[in-house]
Amino acid sequence: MCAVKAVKRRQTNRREILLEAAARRFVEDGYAAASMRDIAGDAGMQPGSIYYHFPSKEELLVAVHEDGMRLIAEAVTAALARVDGKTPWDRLETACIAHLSVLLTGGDRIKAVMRNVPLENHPSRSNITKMRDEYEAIFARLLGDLALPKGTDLHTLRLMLLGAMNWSFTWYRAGAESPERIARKFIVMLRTQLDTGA
Amino acid sequence: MCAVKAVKRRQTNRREILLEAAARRFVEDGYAAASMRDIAGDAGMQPGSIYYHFPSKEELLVAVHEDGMRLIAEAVTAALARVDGKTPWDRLETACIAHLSVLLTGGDRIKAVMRNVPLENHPSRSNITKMRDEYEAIFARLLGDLALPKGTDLHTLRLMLLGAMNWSFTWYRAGAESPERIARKFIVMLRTQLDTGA
DNA sequence: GTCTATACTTGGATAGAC
DNA sequence: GTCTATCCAAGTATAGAC
Repeated sequence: MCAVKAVKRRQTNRREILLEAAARRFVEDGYAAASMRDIAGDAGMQPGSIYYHFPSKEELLVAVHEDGMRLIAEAVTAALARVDGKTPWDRLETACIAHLSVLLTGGDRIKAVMRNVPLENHPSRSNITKMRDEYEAIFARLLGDLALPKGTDLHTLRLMLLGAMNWSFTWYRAGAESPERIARKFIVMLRTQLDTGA
Repeated sequence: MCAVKAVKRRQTNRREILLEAAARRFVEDGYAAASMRDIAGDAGMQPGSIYYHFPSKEELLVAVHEDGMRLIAEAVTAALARVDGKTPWDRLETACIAHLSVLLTGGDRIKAVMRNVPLENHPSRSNITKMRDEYEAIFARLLGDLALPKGTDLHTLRLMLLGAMNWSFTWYRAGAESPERIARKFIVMLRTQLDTGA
């Protein structure tokens, strides 16, 4: 039993090291320019050895993507677990702060998610779609808990808020406004009535 | 002089055909999987011939990206030219409808813009940044014309609105809600006060 | 000036040894 | 589970035709 666990851990470690190395290369060089040889070198193994863990470069990308999505979901879930008593708007704000913070200041395993999206048609894509749907359901629930004006389109609201946040990786620069402040401003913008009727 | 024009047109056409073929392959297969040989074949030439027009695959991507951005900017500018007399909110709505419509229902030369973004570090990236800044200035101006509540953060509002719209290519499906309706809903969401104080 | 033919080089992938 | 050797597809360079 101990042996089994040891072997399992060993496997996992090597796989994790590969995921980390791949994510780094994908983020730095882009998926197309990142070579399996470079990734293998960073992970301390020979190019051919990668194929014991992943059947192809594309599958490696999918694994990196899933890994990053899982980390994001865990970060947001953990943050929400800490604010259970507050108001619905507070809970939404907490989730948005966690989402933006992990997205913008997380490591390469997180950054790789937004910068390298596997193709729509790829066979292994179904699991990614499932993960994304589950993740977005968290926000759907948070929005559903708000006391919104009658007739508010929750579906559109969710797509708008998540879209605004997810796109931020294209313009965010470290040192400028913090992810937390950005998230708070997005929420304020939604809560406020911008149309003054003037 | 006629000869010069003929040669010029010939150049342009071949280049255009290449851009079209490349955009199509980039969208269909993704940048990494699209081969120069396939692109050349679609454009009716030999693989090596591409290199007379573009020095590398990456530069071809940059050219496709710039081409698409230009088409988007032209579409929005043209739409705005047609509604000069209306209210600031109407003008903003017009721009958003045009932006989303061309983005979501435009051809491959448009789709390629969102789906294949050249790397940040790439040398030829400066022109893309310049084009994007100029394009976003259009929206900055439209937002500046609105009579917004005092203290509204125009910068955040622009990033939020454009982010929500740009991200839509990840979830939009033809046949579902039209780009025009989506754009209108986004605007309504911003104009409305979502916080009922309840 | 534009394209073809062809060769060079890198890189994804596989087979079999250890 | 990893390495070595190898294959072949694909990016790229270039010489020369027209």
